Amino acid sequence: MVRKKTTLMMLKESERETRKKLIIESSIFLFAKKSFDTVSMRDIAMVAGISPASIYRYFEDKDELFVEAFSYKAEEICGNLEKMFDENKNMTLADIAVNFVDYLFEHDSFFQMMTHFMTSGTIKDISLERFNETERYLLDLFDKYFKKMGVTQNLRLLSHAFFAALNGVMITFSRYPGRDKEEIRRHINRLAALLADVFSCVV
Amino acid sequence: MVRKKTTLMMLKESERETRKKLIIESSIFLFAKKSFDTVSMRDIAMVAGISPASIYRYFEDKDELFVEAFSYKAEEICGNLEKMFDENKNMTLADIAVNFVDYLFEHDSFFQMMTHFMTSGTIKDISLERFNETERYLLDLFDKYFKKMGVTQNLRLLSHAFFAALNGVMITFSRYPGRDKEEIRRHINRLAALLADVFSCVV
DNA sequence: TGTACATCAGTGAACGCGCGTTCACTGATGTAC
DNA sequence: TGTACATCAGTGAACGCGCGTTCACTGATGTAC
Repeated sequence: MVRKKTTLMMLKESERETRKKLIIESSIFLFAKKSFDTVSMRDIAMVAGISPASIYRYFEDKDELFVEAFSYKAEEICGNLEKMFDENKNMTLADIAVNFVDYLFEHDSFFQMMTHFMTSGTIKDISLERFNETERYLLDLFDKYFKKMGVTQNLRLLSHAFFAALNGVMITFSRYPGRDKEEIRRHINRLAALLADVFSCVV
Repeated sequence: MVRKKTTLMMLKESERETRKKLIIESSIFLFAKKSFDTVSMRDIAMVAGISPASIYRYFEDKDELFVEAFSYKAEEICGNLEKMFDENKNMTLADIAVNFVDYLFEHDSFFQMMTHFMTSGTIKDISLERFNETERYLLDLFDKYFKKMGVTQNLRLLSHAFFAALNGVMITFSRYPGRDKEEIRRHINRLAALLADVFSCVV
């Protein structure tokens, strides 16, 4: 009896999780193309195929949904990046850089959401803390690489600079008008490789 | 007679220009702190001390006002940067980098507006063209410097990378939470200097 | 097994608001004779 | 110089809309006896 009850409850719980994921994934789909302010709850509901009111059964408000969506995507992205870096033990810095920007370029929802955190100026401190966790995670990845290369001085500062530089390439050129996607990808990759070359001088 | 008429017309014209500047400067004041979507025409009117309807005597719509405001600020910023670079003939790359980010940091309306162009995704092509002009102008400044330093290969690519890297530093760290303005400035300057050091290797 | 009641996810419709923008008007200034 | 008319910058109030969010309800499912 108790067993059955638990099973049912677990079923319900997993159904609930599935619905929640559906909403999150719908919002990520939209946040990839448009900014936080230009994506509406009605848009998200429509993509998810539910009513706007339903979203509020799962999330407090739009802000919370955004943060949850970011965290969800961040976990996936960070995990994959770490795996990518770990699996190829003898990657050059250029490999790292190009893989990093290329992966972000391909999964542009994550990057778009990240820039919202960095530029909005109207985000609650608690949400920013969640974002910073992710940022620190990515910086740690770079730290790990530079350490392996024997860097001892200014390790974190170097990671900051490298991370920021790659971000800058993404932001400055990933929406360059009048070029098609493949041209942009090539340009971004070339710039990432160049940055890595330049950084290799001091490593 | 004709002379007097012309004078009066010129007076009127200059009054009109003054009002227009007032509106532009009010909008710049607001766009410095908040994003395009979160600044309203009523906000701008209030700062300018006029009625919202008046803005439409000077600008077609909010988009046009934004582009005009950006161009206005861009002219000032670019002019000053060029002068700064030209007046100090023997600046190191680190001087250039630090002055660049520090100046942008101090005039953050320009940078905030620039990132809107780079990240929004909902801007008309004609407006983007205006923005690109400014971007090219800044890239030309870096080109000039690298050329002077004897770079011949991949000149434009190097400028792209350097410009993007400095942008990245600004975007990634200029709104870092929990640090005061001076701490942020110091961090940004240090990163800019580090990037310059790194780039100096290949120059 | 059948019946009466409880729960709760889902939702259509509405609320209240602030937005970009327009309209119809005012009143100061300029022009003509 | 005085008067009648034209111009036009400026604006308060309104329009229509879409937003985030809430409410009151439905109807499917679970529970108790």
